[in-house]
Amino acid sequence: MSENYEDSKLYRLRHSAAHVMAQAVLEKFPSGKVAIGPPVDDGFYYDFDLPRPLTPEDLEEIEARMREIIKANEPFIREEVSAEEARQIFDDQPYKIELIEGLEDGGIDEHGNPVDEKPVISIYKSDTFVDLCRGPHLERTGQINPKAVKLMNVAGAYWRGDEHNPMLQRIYGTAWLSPKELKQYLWRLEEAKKRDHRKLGKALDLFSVSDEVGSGLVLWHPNGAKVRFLAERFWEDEHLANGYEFVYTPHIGKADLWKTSGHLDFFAENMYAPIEIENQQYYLKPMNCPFHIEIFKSGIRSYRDLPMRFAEKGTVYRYERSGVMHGLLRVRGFTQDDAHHFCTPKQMPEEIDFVLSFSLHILRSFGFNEIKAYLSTRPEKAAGDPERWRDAEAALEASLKRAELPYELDEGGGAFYGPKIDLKIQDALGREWQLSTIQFDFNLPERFDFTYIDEDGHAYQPYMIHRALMGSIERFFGILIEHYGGAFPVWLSPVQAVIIPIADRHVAFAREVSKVLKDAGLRVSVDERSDRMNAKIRDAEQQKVPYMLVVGDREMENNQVDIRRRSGERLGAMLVDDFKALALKDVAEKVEG
RNA sequence: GCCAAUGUAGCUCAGCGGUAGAGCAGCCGAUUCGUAAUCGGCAGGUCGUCAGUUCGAAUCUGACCAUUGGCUCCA
Repeated sequence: MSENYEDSKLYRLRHSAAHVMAQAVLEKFPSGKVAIGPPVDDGFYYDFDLPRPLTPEDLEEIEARMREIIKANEPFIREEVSAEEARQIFDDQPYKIELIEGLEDGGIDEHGNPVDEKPVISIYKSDTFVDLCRGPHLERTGQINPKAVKLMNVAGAYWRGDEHNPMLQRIYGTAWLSPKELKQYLWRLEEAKKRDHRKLGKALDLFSVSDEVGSGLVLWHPNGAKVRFLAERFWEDEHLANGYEFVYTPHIGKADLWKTSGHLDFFAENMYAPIEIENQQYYLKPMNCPFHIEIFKSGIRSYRDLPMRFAEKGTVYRYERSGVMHGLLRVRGFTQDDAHHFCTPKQMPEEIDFVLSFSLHILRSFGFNEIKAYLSTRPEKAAGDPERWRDAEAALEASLKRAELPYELDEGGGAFYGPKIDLKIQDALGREWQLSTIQFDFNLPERFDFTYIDEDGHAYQPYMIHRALMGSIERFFGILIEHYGGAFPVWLSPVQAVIIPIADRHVAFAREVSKVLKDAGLRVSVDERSDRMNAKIRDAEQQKVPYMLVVGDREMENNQVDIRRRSGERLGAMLVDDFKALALKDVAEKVEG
């Protein structure tokens, strides 16, 4: 998204297309009420309150009518009106009246947020449609290319985005300068579907979610579990090499624990109902922090012990509303690669530096190089002393600067217990996903009242940092699948090479090759089926196996394998030992492709 | 949770009032082949679940469950 999207012709075009659509809808439903209809990233939408639900056939009709309106080449005419005049123009449009009142009351925009400048009320007329609108628009409907507009789908949307308000029908459309760009956009959507982790999860037999088990509860199949195992092993090695200590904690804890932590006050609606036994209530854990704190509290801690870094791949359960689950990216049971750092105030800047650069190192190791950072600061309602907030925010910001990481400020976007840095990554199609989070916590040290003994012999409260790098391993895996389109780098591939004997007489040799490679620690299999070589290649390609090793008479004679990459590239015949060296190098260097 | 759509064999889908079909995958057999699908045969389904309407329901109705696209929420 370019920064001046709002000044672009594309923006005006989409905004204008939204008006044309609204006109077509109102012609079809004269009693319909209109809400708002702005341009969005790849198109536009308009929200309506209509007498009945829209059908796909309605959309076709509306789209056809839009083309007629475009061909009529009606001008868009802007007028400025007083609030009183506006009220008269829109007297049968309650949502517009509400908007007018917002403008009149000293500036509230269409989303209900206050705006600074004194608003001018403007309307735009085009043909039979009049809309309360700040613009801007094209000069005429004819400037929209009728072949570059398409209505995409209908969705429910609450008026002003508030679930207490009535639900409207939102029609999403897309519009481009040329039919070619529309075609490209639709092609991009098709490509995105091919990379969808849910589709690839099935095709590559990576994971599933079973109705019998429950919604949002992931089953990792052998192939997916292999990738996870390899990712976790790397994660473990890196943590051990970087001053972390591993801990393990249970899945449930007593109600009092969650009362102390504040979860029952602030997080209860995301928690599963308690399990009662021997008159005690136990809750399934939605987070790991209280357990790690109890470990910290289990002994007297000296400043000499700090910083302490407790890490755990902790499986947590959170109740998510039924409509929000999404493949691996939003689930009810997931494993966080969690850690809690305890340090002195003096150590804090260095600790932040460390955890930020460690996060980046981990993400980059998985091929994520386009990383976007967000710094979220103190919200209105916040626990802890404002001075400590300022320190912590400054430390986070300084760290981002030292890491030379571009970041955006999310003013007031911190958690109630502390400011944070979130790292988001883009997949190949430009969608942004949050993985890592580095959060300060001023709340739990107070609530659990834990301390360390400083040089002067007195007890002080340590600073506490929560962090998750992959975030949730489920989500991380989902994004990893989409990032690579299922073609994992060699070091992560469940099967790294398939050996393809051309005829049965080559099977024995194929097995020998397999043994040599397996002994070297490579994951290989032999396709011994009596199918033709071409069929075996096709299957291996579809399973996105990095290397296909064809063995026939020639190879058998020379102790070679003929190598084909999943990209289709042919490397030709190579000694078995040379291939072994090549593959091991790929693994060691985490080569992609 | 809300709005809408969808749910038929392992997968992708057709059938839409007269008791279930294809391709791929699977199994069996034949084939032994040089860089993206060899041929033939066999087997496979309480048509999401539970009610209801009907002489008769995969097909119509309702409730529930799940999925998809949004909204809200979360991060």
